[in-house]
Amino acid sequence: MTPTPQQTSVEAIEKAALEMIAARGFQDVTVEEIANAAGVSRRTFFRYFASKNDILFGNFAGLLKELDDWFASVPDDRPMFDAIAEGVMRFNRANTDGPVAHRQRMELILLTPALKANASLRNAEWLAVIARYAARRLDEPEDALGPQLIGHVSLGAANAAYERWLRDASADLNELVRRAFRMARTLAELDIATTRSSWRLDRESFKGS
Amino acid sequence: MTPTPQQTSVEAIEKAALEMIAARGFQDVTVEEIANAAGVSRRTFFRYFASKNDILFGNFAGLLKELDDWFASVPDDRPMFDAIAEGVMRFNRANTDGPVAHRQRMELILLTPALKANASLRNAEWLAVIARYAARRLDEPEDALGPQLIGHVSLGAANAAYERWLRDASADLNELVRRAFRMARTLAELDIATTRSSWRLDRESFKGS
DNA sequence: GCCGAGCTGGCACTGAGTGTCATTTCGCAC
DNA sequence: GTGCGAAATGACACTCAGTGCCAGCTCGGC
Repeated sequence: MTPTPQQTSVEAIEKAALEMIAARGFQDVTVEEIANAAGVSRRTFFRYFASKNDILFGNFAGLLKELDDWFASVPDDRPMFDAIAEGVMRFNRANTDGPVAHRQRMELILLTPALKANASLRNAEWLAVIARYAARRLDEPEDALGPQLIGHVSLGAANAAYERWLRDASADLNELVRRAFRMARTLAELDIATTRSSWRLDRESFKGS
Repeated sequence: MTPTPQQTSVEAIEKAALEMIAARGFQDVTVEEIANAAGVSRRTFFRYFASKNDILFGNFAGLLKELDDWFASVPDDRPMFDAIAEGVMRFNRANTDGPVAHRQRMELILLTPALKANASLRNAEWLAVIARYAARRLDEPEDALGPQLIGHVSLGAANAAYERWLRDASADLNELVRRAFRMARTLAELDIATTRSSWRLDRESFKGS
C-alpha cells in the first residue's frame, strides 16, 4: 500500500489543467486558474511543477529511468536499431493514459510553441539515454560522435513518426515508428535510388577520411 | 545604398547583449540592462526582438531563405545527403561573425536551457527547408514520412556535429559535419558491424511491411 | 515652414516564477 | 486522545518578461 498519498495529488492538478488547456488553449489558461480548479494555491502549484510548461509532461524522469533500465537488460547480440525502436514503443506505451489522452497531449505539445520548446529539453534527456546504450554497443565514450549521432537520429526518427501520427487520425503509431527506424537505418539506399544520374565522385563531399 | 538605417541598430543591441551575457550568463542579465547598455528603452528592445530568447539568433529567417534558395538551385543528380551536408556548412558559414563569436554564441545557446529550448523552434523551421528539398528529390509530399524523416535526421546529424565541436576546441566543424552525415547515411552498417552474433530474424521488429 | 508616417519612450498592466514566513495538517510516540 | 515535530500549504511581496496604449519626437516630402 502507498503510505497515504499527499492531500494534494499531482494527478488532480494535471487533470484539471488538461481539461482547461484542451478547451481554451495553453496560453489562455493561467496558472492561477489551474490552481483554483484543482483546489490549490498558486504557490503550491509551483511546488509540484517547476513551470507551467511542465504540466503536460507527467513523470518523465521516472519513465526515463525505466527506459534506461530496460536498455541495460537488452543483450548485445540484438541489433541496435531494433532495440531502440522497441525502446521508443515501450516509452510511448508507458507515457499513455489511454490512447485518446495521449494523442491530445501530444497534439498540444507539438502545436504549442512554448510546450514544443520545453519538449526539446526533455528530448535531450531522452537522447542521453539512447546515447548511453549506443555507447555501450559501439564500445565508445558516451560523448563521442557515434553514440551522440545515434541518439540524435533516433530522436529524429521518433519525432518524425510522432508528427506523422498526429496528421493521420487512423495511423498506427507503432507501425510508423517501425517504418521510420527502418528508413533511418538505410538512408543511403533512399539517396541512391532517387539520384537521377551519376554524380562525379571526385566532387562528393563524402570522399576522404 | 541603404535608404538610411534606423537610428537604433539591431547590431548595437546584439553587441551589447552578447558582451553582458557572455560575462554574466543569460539568466542574470535583464532586458532592461541590455536596453540601457545599448542606449535604448526596454520597450524599444521588444520592438526589435520578439523575446529575450531571440537576441542571439540574429537574422535567422534571412539565412533560412538563402538556404531555401540554394537548395532550389541544386541539380537533382546530386546525391541528396551530399547536398544537405553542404547546405549545413553553408548555413554555418553564413551564421558566423568570425569563428570566435560563433563558438561563443553556440556555447551559450546549447548550454542555456531557455536558449536551447528556443533553438528547437528555430530548428523546426530549418527542418522544414530540408524537408521541402527532400520532398522534391523523393517526389513525395512535404509532410510525408520520408521527407520529414530526412529533415529530422539531418537536423540530428548537424546537432551531433555541433555538440561535438563545442567539446573539442581544436576540432573542425566542417569535418565533423561531413563525418556525421557520412555515418547517418550508413547506420545499418554500423549496426551490423557491432552486433556480436546473429539475432533471429523472425524476432526482428523491422520485418514485415 | 508644414505635415504625415514611422520610430521612440514612458507608463500601466498581466502573468510566470521565487523567497519568506506563519499556519495547518499529518504521522507518530506516549 | 493528547501532544510534538516535520512536512505541506497558503498568503504575501517581489522581480522580471512581455504587451497595449498613447504622447512626443524625427525625418523626409511638399
